[in-house]
Amino acid sequence: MKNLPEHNEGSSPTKSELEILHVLWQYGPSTVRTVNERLNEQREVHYSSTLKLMQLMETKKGLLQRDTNDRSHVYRPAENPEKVQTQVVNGLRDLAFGGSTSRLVMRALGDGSATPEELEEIKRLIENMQKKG
Amino acid sequence: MKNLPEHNEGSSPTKSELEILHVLWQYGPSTVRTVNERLNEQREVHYSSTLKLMQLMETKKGLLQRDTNDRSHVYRPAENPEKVQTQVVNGLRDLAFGGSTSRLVMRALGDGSATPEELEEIKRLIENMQKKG
DNA sequence: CAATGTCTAGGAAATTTTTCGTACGTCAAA
DNA sequence: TTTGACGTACGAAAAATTTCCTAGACATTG
Repeated sequence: MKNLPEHNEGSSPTKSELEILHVLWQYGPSTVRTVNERLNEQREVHYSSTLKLMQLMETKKGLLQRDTNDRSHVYRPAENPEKVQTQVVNGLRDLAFGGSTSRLVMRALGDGSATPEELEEIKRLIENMQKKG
Repeated sequence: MKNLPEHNEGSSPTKSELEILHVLWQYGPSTVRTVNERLNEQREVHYSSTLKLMQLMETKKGLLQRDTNDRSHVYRPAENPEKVQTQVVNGLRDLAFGGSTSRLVMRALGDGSATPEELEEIKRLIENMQKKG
């Protein structure tokens, strides 16, 4: 006998959920329609698919909250971006890099897709962290 | 009508696939039994589950290759770690950080889980990249 | 009012990912 | 030669994720 399927209350967002969160992080609290329009700039998704996903993220996963005052509900992330982003990055770090932050970061930087400005920004961040130690 | 289901030849490895790849990256070419033992240090998985996954990774995804000379086949990653790791990191970067490497890296470093040695290592990497332009 | 458009809600199905049972072959020890 | 350990192959099913269809509520327009 298997365990009952659990509702992933505290678990990491899925791929599609991350897409949605990313839109909300960018544009702030939004209606389903707005989110769906942003998603459709990338790929085709039906309105009801986005709606369903956002509803699940609200009721089952606790990833979103919504304001139901207006007829079209306004959704916002339940957690701040920092927490969720840290969670997913650390998830990948543990999964694919044996827990090593530096190996993950080196891979992120290693393919040369970071701009000079980004490199400088990261260097400053590191130097700040080193000062505070 | 939907498109036919595709076999994700070039797509990113899934969670479980990454676990397996990580074992192979760590220990080098291994039999299913060995990989399964490593996985079971983390969580319970049946031998046949691991076998099935590794078979799919070989035949359908091209993620692994195997040597069938011995009765117990020896699997190894088809691509070098660099390529796959870059792929998954960039995937997360695009998905959750709007394509910004620096924001991803800052999140990875931001929770303080990197050691001083790691910070120093990353800083040197950046400085090297800056020299070479 | 009727037609039209927008919205939520919910069910169901399609798809992907993961897990496992079982058949069957090989090999070595008893 | 029988038994048991160990191996692959493969089908099927469970679980997780994603997608979409449709009903019904509500508002706006003609």
